[in-house]
Amino acid sequence: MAKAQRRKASKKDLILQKAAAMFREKGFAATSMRDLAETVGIEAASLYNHIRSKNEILEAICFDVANRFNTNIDIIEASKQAVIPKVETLLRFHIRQMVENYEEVYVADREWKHLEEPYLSNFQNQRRAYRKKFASILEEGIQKNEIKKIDAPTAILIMLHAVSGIESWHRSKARINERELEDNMIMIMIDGLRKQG
Amino acid sequence: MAKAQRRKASKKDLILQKAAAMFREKGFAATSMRDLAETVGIEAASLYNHIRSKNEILEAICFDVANRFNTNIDIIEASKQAVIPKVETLLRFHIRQMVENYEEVYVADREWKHLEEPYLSNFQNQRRAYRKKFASILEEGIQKNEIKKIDAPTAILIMLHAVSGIESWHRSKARINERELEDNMIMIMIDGLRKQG
DNA sequence: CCTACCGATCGGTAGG
DNA sequence: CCTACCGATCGGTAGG
Repeated sequence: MAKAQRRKASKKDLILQKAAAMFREKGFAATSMRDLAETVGIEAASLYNHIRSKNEILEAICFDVANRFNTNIDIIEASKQAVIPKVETLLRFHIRQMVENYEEVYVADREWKHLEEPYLSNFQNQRRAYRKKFASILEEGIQKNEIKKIDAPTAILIMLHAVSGIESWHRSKARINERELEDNMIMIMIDGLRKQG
Repeated sequence: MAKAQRRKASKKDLILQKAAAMFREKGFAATSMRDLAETVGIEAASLYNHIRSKNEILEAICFDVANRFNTNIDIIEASKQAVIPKVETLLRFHIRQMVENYEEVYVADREWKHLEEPYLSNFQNQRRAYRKKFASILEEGIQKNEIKKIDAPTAILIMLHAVSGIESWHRSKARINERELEDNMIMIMIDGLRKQG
């Protein structure tokens, strides 16, 4: 619609964006290339001038999200904060990604199992590595007595999945504002970790 | 294999059980009736002597799970416990269902969007009603000063999704035992709610 | 419970 | 970017 497309990637970006919305709503397997084409406003065959296959779309979404989270945790890991602020920063990043980038993040979280090899293994490895980094932050906090004695993998499981529950907030009618949501979540989860509450 | 089938429902039960396992692993849409038939050990056409359609299988799974949770929350609501023990009982029920009844509960939680009307609306209404009951327990706790001032729907969103994260525990290699998992989760989540931690 | 089969739809390609 | 089309696979039925 604008006078000029900033880069020639623009139509492909539109396809990826619409695909993320549809994969989120119906699931990857239940979304057909004809559905997607109609949403984009072209014929199904024309999609293949911009993407190579249905699976390539999923790959683009999943690895784009993974890269963003990986970059972020590396920055936080390297920072000189105490453990609780580190965890808080990490959680706020997760919450904001889920709020602002809802469709993509949700798809990467729930639909990655439809990736094909070698992408599937690659993605799973990145996930595992991410959780390990997160766990080692928590374990540092436990050692330093900043965090109560809990099983770190269990705490991570709770926190990561709790955040992904923002999908229900997104679809809720009478929802509180974003800042309130974030602060409530942080308060509940951080107090669940802290040593003397 | 046993000398007698206790009831004639037995083969249908096998189909439902195998279907739950496959829907969990691959998703509803990506599981074909031929895949399912092979797992059960019969031809695809023979499935239809026991079930009416693919969607009927999903309905059976989803509403079976919903009924169990609804029955439980009604019992807890009617009990005379204080709020924190009520919430703890509720959470322990969720955790145990997720541990012991993994496949079915997971499918009801993640694949219900593939239900068809009128089952889809029915299921969504039951979900909403369940969350409302849970929220009113929390709100009672906030009023009585047993629980800190938080947004109840947000707290519920956190807790319900945290529990559903037990899927990763299930698939984990080096996993802690069930009792430890349950106690860790309860400790983190209940302390996140409690007034002075 | 099986063989044989239906119409519909799928992801994707040829060729322009 | 479209028309025309491919082979494969889908959920499900007929008939025994």
